[in-house]
Amino acid sequence: MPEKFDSDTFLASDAFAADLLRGHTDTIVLAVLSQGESYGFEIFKTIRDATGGAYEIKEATLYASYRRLLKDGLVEAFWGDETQGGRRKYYRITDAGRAVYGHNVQAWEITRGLIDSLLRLGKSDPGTTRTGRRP
Amino acid sequence: MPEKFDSDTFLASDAFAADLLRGHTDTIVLAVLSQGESYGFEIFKTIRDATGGAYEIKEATLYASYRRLLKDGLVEAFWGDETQGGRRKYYRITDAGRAVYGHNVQAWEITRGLIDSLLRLGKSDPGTTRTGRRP
DNA sequence: ACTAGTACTGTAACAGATAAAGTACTCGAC
DNA sequence: GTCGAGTACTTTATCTGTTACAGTACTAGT
Repeated sequence: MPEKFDSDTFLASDAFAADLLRGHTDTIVLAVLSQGESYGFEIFKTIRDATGGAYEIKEATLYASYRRLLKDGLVEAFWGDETQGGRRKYYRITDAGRAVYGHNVQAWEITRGLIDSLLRLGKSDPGTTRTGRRP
Repeated sequence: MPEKFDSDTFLASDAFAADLLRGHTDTIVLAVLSQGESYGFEIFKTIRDATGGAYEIKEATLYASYRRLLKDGLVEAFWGDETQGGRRKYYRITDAGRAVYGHNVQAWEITRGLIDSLLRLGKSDPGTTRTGRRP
């Protein structure tokens, strides 16, 4: 959420989703990797392109995510055999990773419904749902 | 996301949504207040009850949110005129608050679509979408 | 030579969530 | 009469994910 609200910048904004995706990064990476192995920068581009460029998860955020996923054993890493030029670090999802991915997708669906219903609180007719108005 | 994944605790878990709602707290509070004025603890109960008790935004989280909303002028506060017993601090949404609320609901809908499409990356047939598989 | 893109990584700082603790009043049960 | 549970508000310390920023190093096009 921006420091100062400015309605003009809303549709043009390319950073609106920043904090709202928080907590989903690891699951998004697992989603990409459940399609097949990939390397750091390619995952970055896959995510960027999947949203039509509308939203970029920052590189630093992703590399932090890779570190977490490795630590938790949800992915494994190995260096590509490129001898010349840019070395590439590949990631492969593990069985544990697939289990967590499935789990997190379910959690997301529940969360999505939760937020939907909570935000709908403000869209219903006032006066019908809540009790205990001011004395 | 739990430190160690344990599939047994998933459906029984009452804390799964914790970090996944991050960033939406202010908007949820604005949703409640756009229904009419309310006080701190009542907002807490409204949110808890709206999810059937499935998820509680913690009191400390909400009071932090009230402070932010006040600072940004999105709500205004006043003390109830209860002379005896528990004093109640009431909150009322401002015009700026309504504008931000509408804005944030739109942002949520975009974010929801974004996460849906990103998580769907892992649900499509492997081999069709991505290119650049390992050399 | 220079610019842009590819590719990986570390560090410092920020912000939101929350556990924990505290204050203070009310009401029903024992 | 006091004890626990519930109502009601608040602060402090800590944790975690995100990101700005900086740095290294190679390639390709102009």
